[in-house]
Amino acid sequence: MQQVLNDLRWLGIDWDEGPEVGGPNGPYLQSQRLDIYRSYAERLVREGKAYYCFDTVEELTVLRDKAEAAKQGFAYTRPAVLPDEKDVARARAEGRPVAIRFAVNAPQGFVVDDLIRGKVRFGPAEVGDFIIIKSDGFPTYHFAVVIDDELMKVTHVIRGQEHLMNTPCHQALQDALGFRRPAYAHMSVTVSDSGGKLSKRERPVTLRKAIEKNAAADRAALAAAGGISAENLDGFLRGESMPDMPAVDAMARQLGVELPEINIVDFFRSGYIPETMVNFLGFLGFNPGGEREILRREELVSVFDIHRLTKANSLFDRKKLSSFNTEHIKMCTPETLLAHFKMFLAQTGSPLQKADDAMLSRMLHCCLGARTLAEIERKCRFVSADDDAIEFDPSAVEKVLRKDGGAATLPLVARRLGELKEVTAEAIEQVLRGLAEEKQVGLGKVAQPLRVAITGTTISPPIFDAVDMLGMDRTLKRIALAVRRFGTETNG
RNA sequence: GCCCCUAUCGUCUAGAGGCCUAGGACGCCGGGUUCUCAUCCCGGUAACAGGAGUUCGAAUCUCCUUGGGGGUACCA
Repeated sequence: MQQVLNDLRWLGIDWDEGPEVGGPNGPYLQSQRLDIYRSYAERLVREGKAYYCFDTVEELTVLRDKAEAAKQGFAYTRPAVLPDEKDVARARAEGRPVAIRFAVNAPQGFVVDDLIRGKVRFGPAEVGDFIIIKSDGFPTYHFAVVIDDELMKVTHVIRGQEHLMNTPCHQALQDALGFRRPAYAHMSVTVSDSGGKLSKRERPVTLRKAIEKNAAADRAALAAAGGISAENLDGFLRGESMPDMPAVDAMARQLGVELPEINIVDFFRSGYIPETMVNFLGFLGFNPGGEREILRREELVSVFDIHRLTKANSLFDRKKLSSFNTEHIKMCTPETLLAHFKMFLAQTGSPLQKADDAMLSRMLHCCLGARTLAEIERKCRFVSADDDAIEFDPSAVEKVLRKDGGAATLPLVARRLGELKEVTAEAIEQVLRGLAEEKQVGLGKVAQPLRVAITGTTISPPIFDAVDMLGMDRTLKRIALAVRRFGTETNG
């Protein structure tokens, strides 16, 4: 619940009334509305439109199985004589569950007039008497929404297709209570590229597969990372239990596997910006008809039309999502992007948090075209690393510094850079290009060894900016360290 | 089993009987730009699920089949 609220806020979606902001139609939490539901339920019972029932879950299961065996749909059979107060008292004394069931009265069936799908018809036998108050005293979803929609003056109910079949129940209830009927729109479901529907279960399942594949993984360390016991981990691996979200995340990190993003926060942590998510999610199951797809929130709002929601399920395409992110990162104002980046760095605990705004802005500016903020962070992390603790990518060192003899050119590069009076990206560019020309080689022959020396990898922002961001002192220090470490072996 | 929804390139989709030789975007493939990774610029690949109707004419309407999804709860 709290997470949903946080997610909405991150997306920049706010609400006029509801949890946290209050409003004229509260309270907004179902747990605070129990008395309301109960009084309406009692009214229905008094009017003979609902009745108490005492079946156990087991008894109901038997009935359902019987119906299926007979190749029939199941509908609860209403007793010929509705139970009275004495029956309730007796059931309570016997320790039987006491629930309240709504007596559906619709001999001619139901028509749901859906904004997306048109009129959908259901036969009278399709909707049996259903529970409105559970034996624990809480309302079922069906009952609570109907009451809430009426009391909160809801005009449009837009929800997942999985609720289409529930709508006759809701309408029957509205009729019995004398409520008005909101307009309904049942949206298509978003399915995952890994198969079924996009579900929270995908993350733990992916993790389990990763653990199974990686036989060498240290199970004890894994359990410790997730803060769960070895038995719990075993249970999880056997498919008997699911650890909670933080545990799953922690174990994935320990194992070094990437889990598919499902929840909105997952996308935040992966470096997507809210503008992207609003645009992309808005286009899943909706299309304004034009040829433009990259839209700002205000544009999306103005172009939205409930009648243009699509009917068929849509698949969540992460490739397209990341391309949308590239576009939105490019469209952001520098200030907005900086704010997003800082939130991202804080969330992921990046060492780049130490950098000041000017430096971070520069990083963002240099990395326009990146797919995600995570990519930018990775590319620029070298700035915050300790000069003598750079992690060298072995294959980069092997190829650039050793095999191509790059280490041998570093001392000269260092000398020329050291001679610079005024250090700017432009000046650095001049030095390096001049050097390449002098040596009759491509710029790459000079830039790549330098890049590996100061970042440890072959991936970084443009080399001139990279050197400038790092500062000349640290650049020279790193070159010296790299020469000492990788240079002599090449020469001797 | 029963019930409901749904069906255009690999994916998201445009398309409401002739503007369709089916458009766009992402992806993919090829080429160019480039100091790396990206970006960027050119070009290309690729779809109306199948079968019957209706109509002068069908991606568009009807029916059937098949595929996909959902529901079938004292979960939401």
